[in-house]
Amino acid sequence: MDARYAPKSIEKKWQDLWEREKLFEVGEDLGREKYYLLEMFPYPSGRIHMGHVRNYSIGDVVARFLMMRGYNVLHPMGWDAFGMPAENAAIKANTHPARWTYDNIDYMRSQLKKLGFSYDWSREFATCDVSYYRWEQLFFLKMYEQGLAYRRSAYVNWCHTCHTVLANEQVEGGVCWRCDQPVVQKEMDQWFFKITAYVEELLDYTYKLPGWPERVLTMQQNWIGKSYGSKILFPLASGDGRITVFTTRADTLFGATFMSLAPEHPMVEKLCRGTPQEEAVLRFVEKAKQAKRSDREAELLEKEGVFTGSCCINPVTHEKMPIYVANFVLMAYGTGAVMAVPAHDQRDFEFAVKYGLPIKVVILPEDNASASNVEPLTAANEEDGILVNSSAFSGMTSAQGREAITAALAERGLGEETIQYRLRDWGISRQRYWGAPIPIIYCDRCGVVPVPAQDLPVVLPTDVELLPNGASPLPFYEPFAKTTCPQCNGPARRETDTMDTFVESSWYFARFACASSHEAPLDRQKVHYWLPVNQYIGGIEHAVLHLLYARFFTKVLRDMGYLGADEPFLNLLTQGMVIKDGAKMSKSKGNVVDPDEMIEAYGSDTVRLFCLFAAPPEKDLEWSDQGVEGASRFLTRIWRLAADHQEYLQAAASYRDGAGLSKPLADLHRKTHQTIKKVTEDIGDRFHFNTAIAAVMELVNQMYQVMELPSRDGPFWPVMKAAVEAMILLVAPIVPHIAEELWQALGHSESVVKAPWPKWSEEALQAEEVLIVVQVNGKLRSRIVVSAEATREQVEQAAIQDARTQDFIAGKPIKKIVVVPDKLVNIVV
RNA sequence: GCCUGGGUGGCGGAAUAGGUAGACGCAAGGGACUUAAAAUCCCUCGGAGUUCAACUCUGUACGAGUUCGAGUCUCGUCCCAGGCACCA
Repeated sequence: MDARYAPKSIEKKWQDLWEREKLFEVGEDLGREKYYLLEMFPYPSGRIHMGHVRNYSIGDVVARFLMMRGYNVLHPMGWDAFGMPAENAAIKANTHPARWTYDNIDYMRSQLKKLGFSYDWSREFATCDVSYYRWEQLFFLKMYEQGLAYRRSAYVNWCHTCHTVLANEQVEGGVCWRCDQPVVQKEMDQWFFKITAYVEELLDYTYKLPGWPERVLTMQQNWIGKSYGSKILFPLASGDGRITVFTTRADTLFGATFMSLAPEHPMVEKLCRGTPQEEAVLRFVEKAKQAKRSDREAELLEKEGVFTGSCCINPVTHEKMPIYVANFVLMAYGTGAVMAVPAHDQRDFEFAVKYGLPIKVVILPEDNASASNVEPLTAANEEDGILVNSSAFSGMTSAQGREAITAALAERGLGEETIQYRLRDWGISRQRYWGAPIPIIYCDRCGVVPVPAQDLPVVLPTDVELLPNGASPLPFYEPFAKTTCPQCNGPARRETDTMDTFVESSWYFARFACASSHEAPLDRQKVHYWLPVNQYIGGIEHAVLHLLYARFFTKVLRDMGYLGADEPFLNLLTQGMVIKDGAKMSKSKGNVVDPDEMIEAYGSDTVRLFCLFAAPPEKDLEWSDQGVEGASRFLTRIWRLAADHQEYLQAAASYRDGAGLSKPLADLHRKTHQTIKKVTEDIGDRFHFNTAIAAVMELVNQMYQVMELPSRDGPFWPVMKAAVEAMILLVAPIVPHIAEELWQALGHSESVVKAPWPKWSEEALQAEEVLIVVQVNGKLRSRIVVSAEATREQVEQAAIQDARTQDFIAGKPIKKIVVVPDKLVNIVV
């Protein structure tokens, strides 16, 4: 064994051995408890970055720890390989997205292997593999059959100059990323997944996922945005028709003095037609559509509107309410129409003041409900209170009023209680090339025709040429777009949109359980064995979209009979970012630390160790070159402990029993067992790898102390060997390469991966004497050492009689003594 | 505005069920070894006072409270980060 720690050679050696022996390839084993550990798979952008290294290092510790504890651990890895960066890069580098993607995958796979992660590489796949997305197309067809996939028109970002649709990421500050020209909203037919069909279950389970961080669940709850309210119908003042609104404040209905519609509201055109307002309204609507394109600025926009020329009737006051089009009303929420109650809604208030509309107070604060306040209002009162000016409902509380008014409307067929969600259906159409084709055919005679399942897959053609403006070449590529109708055999065209890449990441975890299944998307038995994922680890940035879509897909696949789990991920760990100099690493800031360079300089074990030691996983990790030096130093210390004394350690038998040791050796023996307990609990129960590492550092420091003893006779080497072995096993999940090498150096022939996790003995934890802290009136005054067997009375007496304690209690009557066993005595005088 | 987190030395962080605040590491200072350097090892390291030392006071954003005892629990205030946000 080399006297010096040389990571480069040993890391390669063990990585090769793990691969050769297939140590991490697993199958279903009913005799052992399964554990499915998953880290969010990467987008193959070109190179692994430090965020990946941290994410996967955390996962690897957990995986290896559980393997040593005897679990059957599934720990797979793959590639989230469709997506726009491939198209952009391909245009720039004059290559093909497929080429670019698969080249990146090859390089990044080699990087992951160099880091020594314990993946079952036999299950690897990329989502751009036909053998993966073909099944996704099958899911789409089944969802289409069940009405869970449907088509409707929706707005997309459109660049007139480039004549193409733009993704949100391609719109920067309202202009096109290529030509800097303004982007407009254009209505196009799009495919949607009906996630709203599962909204209640998705919401319910956010209260039944104890293994998820509270804040992620809260974010999902906010995103779903359930609110209770009423649907109220307002008949038009002239002619037939009515306007439906959603409101949470039916109690303020008597104060509704006008109506606001979203510019896109379908009734706008009809309401203004033939009125003197027509031209003004159409101009306003056009302007609002333009303004919509940069959502950010919409917030700063002043509230504006225009009278449509028509009125509706307040169903309780029977007064006329002018109908306005207003720029702040969203078509996407509720019904796109809002009953305006200026006295009790700040936005309506501002609007009413601006356009001189009546403001009618119908709610008074509960504490001075009698004082009929007639001073002019300066702002809306949005609080609940007591109803006034509301005929029979006056005097009710807001809560009573909401219920009573809605009930009264319901009797007349003009209202009902209802629930509104913020969550909308998931638009999955992407007018992009590098994605999974949507398996639909459009026939002039038969209309929308799904591709028959036996005709799948619809293969994304790879012999296309990309267009310089970034638009998808598929609509222009006749061999793909031109086809025949499966129903009438007449000429037809394929859907040329592809699916959102979030679709691929919504079910990849299930495919990992049976990656080699070629007959069906999912092998029921295998999926049943492995799912749900026991522990999922990834960045907080996916708190809502990816995790919500994956939850939705799991429920859909469950209802189709493909899997049995209600939820995909039992436990979720969201790790923090890796930052440098206080900012997220980025090329533009020039603070990027390249994993390759770090591995080259220090070895993978050091990089892994630093990532785990510098911060607990959920916090941001500040990169520190000096910290990396420190991690490297610690590994050198570990190495020397074994290398400098290899012969003696090999020859010795590990110390097991507990008696007859000198104090320093007894202390080391106890420390060894304390460390085993601490590390086991820190890794297994808490994922606090930083404190686990700190505990091993303490053990190592103490071993160095013991090495200084004048005599190494008797049980010295056995006790030392037990400590060294424990040390190696405890760090094995964290720094596996050095652990393997040292384990072998001590004479073990099998991989440390197969060594059982060390156990501590309760007996060995017991000290003969314990240190007790003595407080007087809650202040620390002294420390005493007592026998571990001392009774409560003996400890109290020892504390009272202690000379330093006496300085503080002498001559004063003792009122009370609090004793915390093995820890502390507090004397109250 | 609403909803989450969070505020502890020069820095990263520890204190798991209310019981010694600052484990472990980094940086810094001092020393040993060396012809010298690197590496390694040892010592000091929240602040103030006093001092040969021992010791005392003080200290976990701020202010109250509960308790024998509060970084930890309660209430209020301030600040920071993240999410949502014209959501009717």
